[in-house]
Amino acid sequence: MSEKKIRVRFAPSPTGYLHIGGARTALFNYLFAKKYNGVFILRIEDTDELRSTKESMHSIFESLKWLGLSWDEGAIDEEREIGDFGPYIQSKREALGIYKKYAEELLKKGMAYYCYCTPKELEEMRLKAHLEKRPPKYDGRCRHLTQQQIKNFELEGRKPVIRFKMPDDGITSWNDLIHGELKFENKLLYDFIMIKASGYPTYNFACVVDDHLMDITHVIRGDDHISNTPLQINIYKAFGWELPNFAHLSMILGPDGTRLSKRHGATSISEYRKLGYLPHTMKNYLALLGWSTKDSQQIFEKGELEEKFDLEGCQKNPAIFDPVKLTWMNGEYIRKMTKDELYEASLPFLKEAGIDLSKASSNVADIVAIEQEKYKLLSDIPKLIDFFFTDEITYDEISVEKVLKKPGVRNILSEIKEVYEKIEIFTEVNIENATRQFCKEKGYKTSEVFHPVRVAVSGRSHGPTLFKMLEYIGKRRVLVRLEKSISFFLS
RNA sequence: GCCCUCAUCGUCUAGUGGCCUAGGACGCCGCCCUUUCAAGGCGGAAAUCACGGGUUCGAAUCCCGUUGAGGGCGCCA
Repeated sequence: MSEKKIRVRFAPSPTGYLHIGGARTALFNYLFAKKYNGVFILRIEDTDELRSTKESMHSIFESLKWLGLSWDEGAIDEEREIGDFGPYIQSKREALGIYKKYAEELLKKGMAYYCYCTPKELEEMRLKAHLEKRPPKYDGRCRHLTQQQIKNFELEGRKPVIRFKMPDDGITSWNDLIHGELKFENKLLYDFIMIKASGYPTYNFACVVDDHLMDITHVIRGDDHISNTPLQINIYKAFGWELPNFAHLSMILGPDGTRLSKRHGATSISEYRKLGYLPHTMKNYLALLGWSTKDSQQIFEKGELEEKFDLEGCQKNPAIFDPVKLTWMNGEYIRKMTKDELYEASLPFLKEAGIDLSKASSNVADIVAIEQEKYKLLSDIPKLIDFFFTDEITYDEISVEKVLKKPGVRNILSEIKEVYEKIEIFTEVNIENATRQFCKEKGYKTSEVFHPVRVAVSGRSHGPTLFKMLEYIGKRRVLVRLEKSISFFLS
């Protein structure tokens, strides 16, 4: 027997950048599609005429691409799309009259009606309900307007909205793939607006029409949509359409347990990119927010999430976003990179930091790789290797005080400088042999020599493995820096 | 206010009636390695399984209540 092809969608509204929460929703949809060989669709829900922007739409495309969440169907820019169920941008669908057509069908069936209430009236209604401690729901006063009343409203120039006639009793329930059986009493639901006065559809209506028309089999979204679901289900029922499966993902909260927002720091994917996180880190970390394998696996190789993801491993309770663990994970993935990958990834960050690569004392990829195990963020790279790219290094004051200004150091540096001058081929091995030989002959402890050399040559007391560092800095610069330390700090 | 959801170390989580004196990961602490800093290895502290009642020979696991947290109640999505 042929199983129905799984089709899922990520449906962001282009009113801002792609956020952590949105990216997580997109990721779970993507992984679910990959796991079951389904189709991942990107639909743009720009029915908010005031807040939707082209820029937001583009930044969402960009962030999704950066994360590697490629979609099989949907808009790829404002003009072009892929897939047979388009258009995939709701404003374009609206222009085609799709939503109006379906709204009219419900109107004809008597399951929807025109409402002439003004925003002011509605506000008063809510206020009154609040005072009387009732749920603030629309009272249905336009359900049974007479022809005369309608005529009068029209004469006044009022623009109507179309409301859905919600059943007054009964129960709406569904078997949520994450939460299990969920039910709502219909009498608590309300006659929500399907078509606004502007003619644009509202989210709850457009979403259902499109999910149906696009043959969506699984609606995977944040659990802030749980209370929208019974509203939407009643639309499906009114049309006699088959229900998709629903899966409501838990929310992601900030470190203080409240909804993730700007005050918690970076919230958009593009910011994390700029901070120096790897796309794979974001994928892996976000996957672990509300999902896990039976053995609580932490690190996933490329392609492994697509293989192991399952809705069954999804958590019902909200998860707190932990930047510390994210950063740890990024370090893990930076360490796994090949030298070439790391070099490629470092370029934009070196440029951003104003590093002049033409002044490199050795091969740039080698220099970048020398501190590979230390980077947690790509933006750490320039900070740790900048002294390979300049003739004028800056000296860390504390290191100068504690290491260089110790008695005897001047002598040691002068002597080691002579040793280094004599090394013909300035390589790690030769430098190390010569330095150790020197320590032995002069009776110095290795640390008495190694530390001052490090500070004299790099300007600080922490850094890469010493002899390789000297090789990469190069004989000329090493000698110059030793001389400078001797004459400047120790005179 | 009304409706809905959720509840295991500080955090992410494993756990679906006996294997739990509750496992893994981040973070934290200590030791080892070591020219520094990291990385790595080893070890440790850290959860009366929110609380209170049941059911059961037996409950983190099932039921009820309480509390707390989160979400929703827009001509926003």
